[in-house]
Amino acid sequence: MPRAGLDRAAVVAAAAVLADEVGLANVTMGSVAERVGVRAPSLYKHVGGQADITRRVATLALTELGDALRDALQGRAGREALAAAARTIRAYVVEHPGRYAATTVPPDDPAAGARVFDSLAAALAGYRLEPGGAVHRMRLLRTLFHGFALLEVAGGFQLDNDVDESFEWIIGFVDRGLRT
Amino acid sequence: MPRAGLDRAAVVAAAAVLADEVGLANVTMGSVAERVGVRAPSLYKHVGGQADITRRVATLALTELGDALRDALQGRAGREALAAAARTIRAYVVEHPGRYAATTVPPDDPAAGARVFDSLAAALAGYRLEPGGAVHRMRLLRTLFHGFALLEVAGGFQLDNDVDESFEWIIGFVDRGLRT
DNA sequence: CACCGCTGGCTAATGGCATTAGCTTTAGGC
DNA sequence: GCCTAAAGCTAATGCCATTAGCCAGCGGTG
Repeated sequence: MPRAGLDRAAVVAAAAVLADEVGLANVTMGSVAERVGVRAPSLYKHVGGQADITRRVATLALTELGDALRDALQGRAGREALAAAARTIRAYVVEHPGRYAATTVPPDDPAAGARVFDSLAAALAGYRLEPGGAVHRMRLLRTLFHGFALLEVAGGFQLDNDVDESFEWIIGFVDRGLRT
Repeated sequence: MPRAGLDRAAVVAAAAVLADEVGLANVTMGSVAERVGVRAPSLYKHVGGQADITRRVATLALTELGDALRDALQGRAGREALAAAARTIRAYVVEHPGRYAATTVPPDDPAAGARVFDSLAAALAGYRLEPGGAVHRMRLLRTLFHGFALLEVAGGFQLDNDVDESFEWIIGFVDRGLRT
């Protein structure tokens, strides 16, 4: 039997792809194993089990999202930065719903989440804001982005034709609120 | 063997209690059956299966939430109504996280969700708003309430001491935005 | 009061899943 | 050219949902 030349990253990557394709709940050890050309028990040589895979997918997602945010926020400030951050997160979640769903569990590496957090903070830096309430503003953003993303991928908006418009409207609403 | 005198509502109610106690994901046919004093296969005489139970718990949750909102909004308008709706939803989710988690699947009875939706619309009725954009405003509220609830029950806010304060701050932010 | 059929309970069986145990073989360092 | 650690395998365990098929209690009818 020829070796598959597998490693931990390959297993996690396969699980992430599968999660996007069939939903995180349908990512089974068997399906991940099949994807990488191996039998299910062999995966335990590389990862701790299903929960471990999910935590690592969460870390992967937060890392990718953090990178995307950093890129998107280059050279932008104020409303431009806010809108760029919002659109980047939304695009990521729509494109990678399974990975993003994994982020509801504590990630393997907390630093990955911290980078996302920092980028969000950077998006707010261009506004002239009183120092108190920074925590509240961050929570407003996280709440909005997280809530919108989950409602959208869950099909929670009935008429889905003008979801784009609602999204841009909400960005405008927040921007106006932050500037007064 | 004495009969348990079970019916559909009793099974769904037991599942809802269990979901709040151990999390929706840990609600198993066996645990529900044990809770009502019966073996697992007997449940199939009353419900269609696990997915059916989840859909019915979703309906139960939306019905309860709709009733709570209707009560809370009696005689309130404007900021008072907005704040009451927000606090009611948050309180419900904190007290019944498992039931609320079930609402991410389409409920058994769509009318239950519609009543929640109508109450939210009523909470906005006291603001003097241009007619266009009603859909966007509703989506803003749903996004915020849903996002905040999920982040809070998932432990997504690190320093959880002043989450109350952030919540009230966000209500104030939205209220201000709606009045301009 | 006896019976009869429906209904709600049961046990047993099936198939999928995650995980563990223990074996075998590969591949690389000496 | 060997020898060990790692990477794969099969087999087995135990939990879960679901289905099949059996049996008993209960409400109604004679």
